[in-house]
Amino acid sequence: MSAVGRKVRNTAIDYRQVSEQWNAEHQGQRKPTINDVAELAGVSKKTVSRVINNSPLVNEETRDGIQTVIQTIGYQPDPQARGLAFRRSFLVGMIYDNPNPQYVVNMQLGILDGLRGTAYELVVHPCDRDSDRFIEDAKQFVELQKLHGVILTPSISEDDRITDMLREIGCAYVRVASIALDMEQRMIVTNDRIGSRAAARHLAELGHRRVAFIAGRGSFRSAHERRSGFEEGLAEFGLKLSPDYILQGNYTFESGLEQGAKLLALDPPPTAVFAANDEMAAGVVQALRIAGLDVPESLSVVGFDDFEVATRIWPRLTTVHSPTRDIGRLAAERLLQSESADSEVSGTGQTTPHLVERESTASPAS
Amino acid sequence: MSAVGRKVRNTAIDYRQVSEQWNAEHQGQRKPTINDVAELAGVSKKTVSRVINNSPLVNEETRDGIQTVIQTIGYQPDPQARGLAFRRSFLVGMIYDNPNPQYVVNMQLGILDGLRGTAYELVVHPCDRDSDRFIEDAKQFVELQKLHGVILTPSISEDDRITDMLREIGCAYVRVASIALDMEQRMIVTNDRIGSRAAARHLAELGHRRVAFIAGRGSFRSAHERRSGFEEGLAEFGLKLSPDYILQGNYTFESGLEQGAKLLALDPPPTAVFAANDEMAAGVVQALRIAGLDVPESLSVVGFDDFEVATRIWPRLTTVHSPTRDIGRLAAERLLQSESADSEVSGTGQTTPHLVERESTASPAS
DNA sequence: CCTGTTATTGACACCGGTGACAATAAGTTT
DNA sequence: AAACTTATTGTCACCGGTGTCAATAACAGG
Repeated sequence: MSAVGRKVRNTAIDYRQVSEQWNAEHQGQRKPTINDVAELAGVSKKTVSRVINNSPLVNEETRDGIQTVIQTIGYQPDPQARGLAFRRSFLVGMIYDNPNPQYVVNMQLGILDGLRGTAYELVVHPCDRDSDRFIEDAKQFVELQKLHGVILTPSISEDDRITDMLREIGCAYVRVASIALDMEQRMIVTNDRIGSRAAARHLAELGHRRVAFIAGRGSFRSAHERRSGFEEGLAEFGLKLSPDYILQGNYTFESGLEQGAKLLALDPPPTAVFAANDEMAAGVVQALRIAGLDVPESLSVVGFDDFEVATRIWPRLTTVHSPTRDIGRLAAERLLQSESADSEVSGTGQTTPHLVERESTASPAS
Repeated sequence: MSAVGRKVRNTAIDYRQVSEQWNAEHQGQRKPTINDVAELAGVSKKTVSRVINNSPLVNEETRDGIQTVIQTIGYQPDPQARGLAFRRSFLVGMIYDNPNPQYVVNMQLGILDGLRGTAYELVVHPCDRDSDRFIEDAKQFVELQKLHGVILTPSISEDDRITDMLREIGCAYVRVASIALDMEQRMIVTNDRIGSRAAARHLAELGHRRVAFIAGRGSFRSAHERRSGFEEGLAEFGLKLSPDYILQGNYTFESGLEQGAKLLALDPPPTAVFAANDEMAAGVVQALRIAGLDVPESLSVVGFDDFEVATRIWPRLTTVHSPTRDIGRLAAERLLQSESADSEVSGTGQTTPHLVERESTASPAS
């Protein structure tokens, strides 16, 4: 290994030393760029670019040297410049319309969990599904920011208009929903049905026979899933949900309050009720409270979601816990997967909720 | 006005027609760039750039023509390219550690309100103030994304380490806090003190004389403000907060539960209590409920924040409402102001909370 | 030794904008 | 009329990366 060959790289470069000298000279005056790295390593910027992008077309020694320089001077590629060249950004969007703050925040935290350690950042984009410009708005947002991809959460994730638009402009996406609405690599399924089944079993096992259900907003997939799951669970015990005992709510606390009041007027009254979410369950509890009745003595109440409200009211709600944060993480991971070479989607893309027993349920007084 | 002059612009260009033809030819195949606009308008891209950036150095007719082209072909400057040239991005960061989902979401909505119609987008960055890497993390985030600016909310907004870091790297910021901690153009003040005063007045006017206070986490500015304001309000009625009646909470529901229990053991018991936030107030209500006592009959309870929990529990909380969303909007507006020429900061930068009376307060029994 | 192949690297243009400064034309001054 | 201003516009390099394709060297085969 002669060190004199014309085109032979000077194998004697001490990358670390060279880089440390650079550090000393520039004392963090400016962030190093790819050009600095190239110069220090004695290669072209294109080669550095190859290293950054894990190209296999780089000699191992060269790669090591460049990596040493990168480490030492603390070089980080500029996402903006990279994005400009790639014609896309390193931003992930979360487009949502779910009004529940806890859901939103947990989902954000989960997505950020999934993004941690990557070059991606999260841009949030709440929207109003009822607005006639919302598709246009979203398109504008995605195109202008050249988003790497977006994560859609209920209920907007159930709207094909938005996914059609995204496919049309070639933007990757992952939908979070209670049933599989799309190809596997584009879905994270929350399996509300299984959770609701557990709620039904719990009530049946406590001995309830006259059981009511307060449905969620009909236009939401989860409303159907939660109802179906509940009916399935009851069926396992030979119980049927009588039509009289099915009340229509819309997922709000107020609707729970209303339907809770109606519940009390039923004859014979149910001994238990499953509300399709905690907000409505809390409404039912408050309705009883206003009527001077106690939960669970007069009525057992089960919710769904296990949001904060479930533990803030008294009695605390027995409810179905859904791992929102994990769901967010899975969604982000799946979104980033779509770019990596592993054509196979890893992980199940399914999450399973579970029942949390608290004080709002008990055996019927009989 | 000869149309033959050598360097005279062809005044006969019909910008609209030319642009519509472009539209027809390209049928949305790709987004138009500044080069397209320049070509269609028959000017250099630099001149288009001037129009985009509202430079006064452009002839009015030229500007109109370019604007027509821009309108017609729907050109929008690429934020990434612009950012690269400007050495900064069109992203605003929200750095926060407040764990309350409703606060976070409302703040985000408010910031987005303030950003609407601008080229800016919001990137969220929750963090852990106790982590020893959190400053470093934040710095990394801000520098890598070259953020236009960041909005800091409590309690992290009270931490000078982060603002020092931001000033050092030359990043604009706006702090949201309960008192003025910084220069006017960098502050939005929430005036918790005034809100707490209102809470005190309310209780005093109802006839309460033995009044207790559950303090928030001592390291939060708001905890001091809320306490001081409350004491000031009481003082207006010649009342003093006895040391025995000051209990130390930490803003969590659990601490409210604990301190609520302690409250009951006081002799003589207070007839009313002001908890420094709704979570603790809800805890107090639950503590009474567990002890078999009624609110407000046994004890009037006032909270602070007017988050959802205030209306989900029974009785619903009398509390102090803070306009979180407006605060977010103001913060965003102030952040963007700092760049515009108007050296004077407009708007007050102050928001005032107000009392919302509900069922958790009443005159004392006696 | 000549030629084809593979491995590695670099040159150069380009992504879509902006900054610095020069160039041009028209109007003003002397 | 020459020289100076002012208003307006363009040229060219650059921001910090990547894509395309050519160049080079080392190696294998004939």
